[in-house]
Amino acid sequence: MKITLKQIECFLAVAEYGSFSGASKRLNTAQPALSQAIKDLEAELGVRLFDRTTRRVELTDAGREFQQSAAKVIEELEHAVESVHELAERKRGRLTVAAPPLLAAVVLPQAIAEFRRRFPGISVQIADVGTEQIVESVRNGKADCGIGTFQPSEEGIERVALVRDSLMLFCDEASPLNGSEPVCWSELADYPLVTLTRDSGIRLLVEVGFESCELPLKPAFEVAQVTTAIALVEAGLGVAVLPTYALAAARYRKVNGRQLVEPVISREIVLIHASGRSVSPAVQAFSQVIRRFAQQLTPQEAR
Amino acid sequence: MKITLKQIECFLAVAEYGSFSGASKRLNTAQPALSQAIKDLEAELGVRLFDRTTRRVELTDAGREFQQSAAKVIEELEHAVESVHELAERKRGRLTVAAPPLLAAVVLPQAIAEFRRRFPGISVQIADVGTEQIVESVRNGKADCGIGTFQPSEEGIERVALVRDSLMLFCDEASPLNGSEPVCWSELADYPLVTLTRDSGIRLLVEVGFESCELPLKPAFEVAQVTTAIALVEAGLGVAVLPTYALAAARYRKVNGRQLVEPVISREIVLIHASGRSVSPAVQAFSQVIRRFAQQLTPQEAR
DNA sequence: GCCAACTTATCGCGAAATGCTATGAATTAA
DNA sequence: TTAATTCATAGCATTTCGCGATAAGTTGGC
Repeated sequence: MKITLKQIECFLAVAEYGSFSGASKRLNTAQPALSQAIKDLEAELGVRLFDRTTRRVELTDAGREFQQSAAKVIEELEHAVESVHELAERKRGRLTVAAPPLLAAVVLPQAIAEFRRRFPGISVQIADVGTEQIVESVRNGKADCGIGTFQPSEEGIERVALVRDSLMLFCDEASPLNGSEPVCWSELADYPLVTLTRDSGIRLLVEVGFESCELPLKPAFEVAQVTTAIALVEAGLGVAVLPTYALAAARYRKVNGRQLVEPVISREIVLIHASGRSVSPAVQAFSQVIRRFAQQLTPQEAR
Repeated sequence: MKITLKQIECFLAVAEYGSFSGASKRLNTAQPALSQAIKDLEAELGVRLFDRTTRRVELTDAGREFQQSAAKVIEELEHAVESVHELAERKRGRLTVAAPPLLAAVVLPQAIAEFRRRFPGISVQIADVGTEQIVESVRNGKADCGIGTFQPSEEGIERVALVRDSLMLFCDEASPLNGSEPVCWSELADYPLVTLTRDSGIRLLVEVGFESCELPLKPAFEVAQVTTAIALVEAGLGVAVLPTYALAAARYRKVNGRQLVEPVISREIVLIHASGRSVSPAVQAFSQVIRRFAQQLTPQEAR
């Protein structure tokens, strides 16, 4: 036989109450069950825990000692359960979000702020890494989830659509392209182009756009960071095709965004998480918050 | 439903082993039982503890956290059980023995020494108090047991006979009573008598002895402590009637003990413990040791 | 790309335990 | 002495538990 928690709880109740029948009422159980439980527990421990006549019940020395330890054990167990419950109820937790630098800079901060308002106990960490590393981080568990644009074919990765984002033209205020009308891809032929380096997903889409107009893509500048590209555009060194949400990074800078059509090229920004792993309560909550937030953020510019 | 220790043990085994089927072998249980236990535990906690495919089992964040606490809880419980086992096996414990000063001085030290040799883990405390307080101490639990001579009629007190002890005459070496033959009570008439005060049980027996010879009891000195009485005898101020075991206190002093007959007055030295209370393992052990020790100590002089 | 092997989940059944009611035994208080 | 209270025991119905069999799903090899 083996000790059970129920036995220990019965023991503590009897010890505290000083009576079997009294404790049985409190435990909502019949008194014989208590007698049995204590008997079994004593047999297991090899010591008598109570001195009991039909009239008085009091702890033996061994019982007193066991009461101390048992109470501590029960309390700790309850604390452990409570802790896990807190995780489940999102009162507490940890969340690591992997995102490319631009998203990490212009979308995440506000989304996280909203998230922390709703779940103050969950601490959020950002891993601002390259797109390739995002998938890898999520796969190996370094990040709980990631946002960005990814191939749909990734293995072991679950996708949750957040928002569609169209490519947009960014030009300086003095540029002839700056106006109120949408710009066509074909109009870009005569302007020096600032692009991202070839490992960027955006670069690929830009290439698609140029191909659709049968224009050759001859970048004047190739940079890794979107913010760098915007700075170059601001300096009048060229125009850039960037995601709509780069607008947020261009705010307060002398750069304007123009709709870019024929074709409209859009890509889906998704939240990813490992499909094998269970979706932690924190990730579930974050997924909802960022989806609502992303849709509020960009609908008028993105569509 | 409620969490059980079995569930926790199953959880820890699976967590450590990283596999249900592997853990099931180690726990000597079938794999479906494990699946069920973990499922129930997860339902109770409201969180998934493992990410499991049919091929891999690994802890979730919540699972990792719960593993920490659960392991600590189990370890502490096992420690508590172990502690109580030690009490039961007399590897550890506490024992308070109440005894009148003389017994505490001349019998207990050696008995306790022997006891501690056999049960090194049990700490022994002596409460050297008056005879009246001994019964009271045992009754209210301040002492686990007591030794001495007590009325058989004491309520709520269990008696275990240790040894019979006869009254003995103590005289200085120059006394005419000093010789090799037993002394009769009637011979005491002509000598100044050192007695204990009236609250002593020995004093009562001395009175009985004098009455049996129809001699008047006219103490020359009345003292509370046996050792004081022996000192007075040694100084040649009188003779004293004391228990045989007072011989041990008279060793190395110029006082001799003589058998005292017509009548031989003996009294039973008993060990007492509270009858309501359970006899703790330590008291059981001590009872045996002191009984054997007492019988070895005094048979030739006492009988 | 399909098959074989391995692992976990589910199902059904039999055995064990659990807990309750009724009853007994013992002690206290009136 | 009796009545009342309290813990222990017995018998019984119910629930739970754990096992075997089987299903479902994933991985790795061919």
